[in-house]
Formats: sequence, C-alpha cells, structure tokens
Amino acid sequence: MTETQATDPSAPRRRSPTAADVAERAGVSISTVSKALSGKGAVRHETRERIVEAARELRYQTNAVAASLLAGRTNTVGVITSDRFGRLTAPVLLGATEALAQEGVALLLCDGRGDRIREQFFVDSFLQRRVDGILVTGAGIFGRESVGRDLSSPTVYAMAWSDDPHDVSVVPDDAAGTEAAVRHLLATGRRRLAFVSGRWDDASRVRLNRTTDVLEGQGHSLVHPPLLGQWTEGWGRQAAQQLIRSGIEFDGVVCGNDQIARGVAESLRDAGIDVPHQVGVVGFDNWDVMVDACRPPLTSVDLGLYDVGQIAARLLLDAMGGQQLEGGVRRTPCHLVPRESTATP
Amino acid sequence: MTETQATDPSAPRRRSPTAADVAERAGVSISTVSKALSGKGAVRHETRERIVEAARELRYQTNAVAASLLAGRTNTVGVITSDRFGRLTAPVLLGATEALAQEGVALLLCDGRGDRIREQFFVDSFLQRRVDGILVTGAGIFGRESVGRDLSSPTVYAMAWSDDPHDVSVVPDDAAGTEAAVRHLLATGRRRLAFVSGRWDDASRVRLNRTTDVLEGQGHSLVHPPLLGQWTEGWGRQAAQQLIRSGIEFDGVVCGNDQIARGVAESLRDAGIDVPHQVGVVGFDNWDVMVDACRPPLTSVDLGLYDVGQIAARLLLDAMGGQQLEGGVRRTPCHLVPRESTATP
DNA sequence: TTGAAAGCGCTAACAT
DNA sequence: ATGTTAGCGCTTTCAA
Repeated sequence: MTETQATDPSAPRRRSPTAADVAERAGVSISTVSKALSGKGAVRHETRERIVEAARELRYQTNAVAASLLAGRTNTVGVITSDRFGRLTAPVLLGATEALAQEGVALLLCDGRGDRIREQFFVDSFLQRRVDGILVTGAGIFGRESVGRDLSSPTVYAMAWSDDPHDVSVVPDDAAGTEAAVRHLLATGRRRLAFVSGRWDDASRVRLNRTTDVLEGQGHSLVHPPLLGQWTEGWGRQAAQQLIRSGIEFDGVVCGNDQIARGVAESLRDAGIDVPHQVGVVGFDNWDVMVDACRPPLTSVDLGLYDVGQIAARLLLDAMGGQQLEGGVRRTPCHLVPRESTATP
Repeated sequence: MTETQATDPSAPRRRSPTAADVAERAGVSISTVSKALSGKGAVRHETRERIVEAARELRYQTNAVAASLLAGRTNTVGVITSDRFGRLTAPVLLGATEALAQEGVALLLCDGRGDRIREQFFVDSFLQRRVDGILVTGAGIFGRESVGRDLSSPTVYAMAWSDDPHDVSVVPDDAAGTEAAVRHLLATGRRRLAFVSGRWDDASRVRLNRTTDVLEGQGHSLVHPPLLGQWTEGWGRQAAQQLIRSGIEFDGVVCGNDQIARGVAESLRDAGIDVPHQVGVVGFDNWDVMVDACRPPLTSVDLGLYDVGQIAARLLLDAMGGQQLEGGVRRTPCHLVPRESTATP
C-alpha cells in the first residue's frame, strides 16, 4: 500500500459538514443549498452544479436529525418483539423492513422478552425518540396484552394480537390453514385422524377446534383424544408411540407444528408404519429446516409470516399518514404446501 | 364499559406537549423546566415539584430528536445484517441490544441480504441519521467486504470479519472450538476420525485445518478425505453413507454444523452403527433444535454468539466514547458442550 | 434561584 | 433565481 493516510487517526472525530459549509464552498446561501439538493426550489442549472460538486467534495450528507425536528417526523418505527428475534419473528420483521424501507422508514428494534415492564420502558423510549409508529410482534400466534391505548404514535400488532379490540392486529389465519390441512388429509383418502400439538394455548386451541369442526362437518371425528405436550420433536415421538400403543387405528395426524410433525412421522417410520401410505402427517410453519430434513419430507401449513409483517407495516404506514384505522384483528391467508408425507396412499 | 371516550378519534393526532407547555402550566420559564427535569441545574425544591407535576399531567416526554440535534449524539447505532435475521444473527443481535440498551442506546436495523449496493444504501441512510456507531454482522463466520474506511461513525464487525485489517472485528474462535472438539473425541478413545462439512468456505477451511493439525500433532490423520457438500441434514446422511460404503473404518466424525452432524448420527444409527459406542459425532453451533432432537443428543461446539454480539457492542461503545480502537480481528472463546453422541464408548 | 438569549442544522415562507 | 428570516424543541451559558 502506497497511499497516504488521509486523516490523522489520533485526531478527534471531525464533525460532519453542514449545509453552511457547502454554501460557503459554492459561494451561495444556505437556503440555496437546501433547494438545490432537495430539488424542491428553483435553482439555476449552473448554480446547482456548483453546489452538488461542493457537496460531493465535502462528502456532505443532510442531517436527518435536523430535518426530523423541523418536519416533526422521524421516518422511524419502533418494533417490540418478545421471542428474542426467534424463528417466527424473523420473517415478520423481514416483511416489515422491506415494506418500510421502500418508504424510507427505518426500524428501531428491541426485545421485551415478554416482560411488560421492559416493554413499557421501550415504548417510552420510542415515544421520546418520536417514532412515527410502533409495531408489536409476539412469540407466536396468540393474544397478548396491549402496550397501551391512545399512544402518541399509531401502533399495529403483528402475529400475536392485542387483547384490546381498539388496537389493530394482523395475524395469520391459521384456522383456515388448519381447514386446508384437514381437507387435504380427507382428500387423500384418510378418515381416521389424530391430533397432536404443543401446550394448550391459543394456537393449539384454534387448530384443534377447526380440525374437529371440519371432521364433524363430514360426519367424522378424531379417533383419539387430542394429545397436548410440548412444541418439540421429542414430544412428537412420544405422542406417536402413545397412539400406536393405544391400539386405535389411525391413518392421518394433524400436528401443531413441524417439529412435532417430524417427531411423529419419523417415529411412525421407525415403528415400521409407512408414511404416507399408511398414515399421512401434516405440520404447521413450513419451516425449511424441518420439512426438508424429515423422512419423508413434510406437508405443512405455511403461515405467510413475511406477508403478515408486510401487511402490518403497510397498515402502520397508512396510520402514520393520518388514516384512521378500524380496530380489530385482520387475518391473512395461510397456504398448504403438500409434500411426500401426505402423498396419495 | 362505562368510561367516556377521552379523545375524539377523528381528531387529527395531537402534537406532543413541549417544554414550553410545561413551563406555562407551571408558571416558570422553559429553561427552568429543562433544569428541573434533567436534574442538572439548581432549582428550588418547591418549583421542581410544580414542574414535575405539570409534566406528569401533560404526559410530557422530552423530545429526543431536539436533544440529539443539540448534543450531536443520537444514542443510536445502525446494524446491518445479511442473513435475513437468521438463526446465527439472532443471538448476536440479542447480545448487542442488551449491551447497548444498558447505555440507553437503541438499534436501527436493516438487512442487506449480502448485497453490497443495498448495504451501501443503508450505510448512507445511517450516516444521514447520524447514528453514533455501526455494527455489521454476517451470515456466518467468514471474511466479508468492509463497508468503508473512515466512515463518520465508528464501525465494528461481528461474527463475519472485515477484509480490511484497519476495521475492528469480533468473531468466535472456532479454530479453538474445533481443537476442543477433536481433543474431546481423542479423549473419549477415538483415533480414526472423518470430517464432514458444508461448502468450502472460511468456516469449513478453518475447522478442517485445525482438525488435521491437532490430529497430526498426535501422530494421527483423517482416515478419509474431507467430505464437503451442503450445510444440511440431507448432506450429512449422504456423507455418512459414503463413509460406510468406502469400507474404511472410522470411530469419530467431526461435522461442520449441527445439521450435518445430526444427519450423520441418525444415518449411522439407521445403518446399525451405534453412536456413541462405535462412532462419536460432534457438531458446531449448539443449536437446541438440532442437538436435543437428535438421537442420540449431539455434542456440539457452542460459538458463544451472544457474547460476540455483546463484546462487539461494548467495543463500539468505547469507540463512540472517543476511544481509538486497534484494528484487527478479536476472537472470543467457544466451548464444547458434551452430550450423548460422544459419551465414552 | 430563575430567566433571557443563543444556537444545534435544517426547511419553507417571504422578500428581493 | 437567490437570499433573509423565522422557527422546529431543546440545553446551556450568562445576567439578573
């Protein structure tokens, strides 16, 4: 390397150039600089050239803080998560960032760990920072406490809905997803279904209820009482063994998530029961790591969490634009992704 | 509900109260309000009481934007990720948020998807927003391009290191982690080791090199040429079958990550080879979902990514405080978590 | 102990 | 087409 060190590394960090610096260098006033660079005022072509050139030389960048103070808008939304940026939150966050980035809005992130005190602290810090909106996500698909009515920034809940019906929530329509899964099992010729899920929460409840509703609508019912345990592969395996030991015949299993489904499917396989030819298995989440690695690959309900994030963000943008949103829960579609675990017997 | 609606929902969002509002209500000047609430000036006790009361009544919150403009400090750091907030980034992010939150610093988040153009765009947006620092993470443990020398905000790289040695990077010492894994296999009596990893990148290279170094230091060597493929369970299974078919005897397998290790372990089990009694298997990442679900549970190298995030954040805080950091890569310790897959035969 | 005034860096209305 | 001026909401001298 032969280039000369441009700056003295021991020097204090130099302050960023201001519009005044650019103005001086271009020999114009500050407001002309503003007009030229924002493209909003009338500036002679030649003058603009000079200003742009000066700005480039100084590596000038508009100070967004000053602009925000003036505009009363920070182009920022605060996000509160509660599952430590886990697997379910990530796609929601991604969908939201994409939708917001398109409008030049950035995300302030923090994790409340599901602790109301922490959450309240972060909400306050967001309000002090004058975020234009707040997005709240949960650690799964279930109801959660509102972070507060009538905050000075509009708020939208994604994935987990607020228990205050005045709040705006966007959640995957997993009841409809469940229905698709059950109908798919029926369509592939299964009639004797079992149900295995994690702990007894909103998600388990919705999925179980819809499963039994659809079955009963067709004159069927679950062949074994619902098996509730944990959201893990290990529990899926245990549940499968319990089913086998019960001696009850079954030809399809609806599972609360992909981990459980994988546990069930692989445990059946180990027991010499062919999946999908003797038993069809369907999971929830369409989590690549699970559905692809499972033997056989798992049919699963995709919750469309990226869309949930995107739609929640768009609603928030509308609200930030002054639109009055109607409170309540909006449901976004889930879709079934068929794979080998439910192939026609 | 019998309570009256406090605000007219169709009214335009009311502006936040300012220090002037509080001053008026408390019958003092703005500067007294500032002193009273910041606790920095001398204010008569009774006056402070009045001011605090007025602030509470108005639900006044200091406008951080105005404070930032004045202080030349935003208490914000920008974070650029590149794996869509994936499994590896999450703990880094979490560690960073905790360390930063303690100092009242918030995180601005965006995902560059590993695209330099997008990254540059986000870096510029961060600089405009006058973040006090920038944190860059990668999608894994490998070298990456610098986002720029001499940015106006100090920058620290976490997990993936910058290819510019003037930049400050914090990465897990996976070479040392590898060494611990190999020594553990040797200590549990294995001598004939194989190596299976994902694609041929920095992580695979470091882990392979250290594996062979340690083996050779003990007078041993890999019994089969390294097997490189993908970072998936499927590849782990294929590799195990390849090993078995080769007819070469082996009693230990070092795997590039937990998915591969699980594929290897379960494939051996399916082939009637006992893990750990005939073959020991060790993985990397200590990813709960994999290590716990695997049969048998997997011994794995924990990369300590939470610490990586925390340490990177602390370095960044130091730099933000004006401290001059020495460029280069700092390595944080990994540690082996023994489980059944390497239990003494 | 309190208040008046300056100014952080910018934009927008108004004047030239 | 360009410049002058008045703030955005706050903190911080400096005077009273």
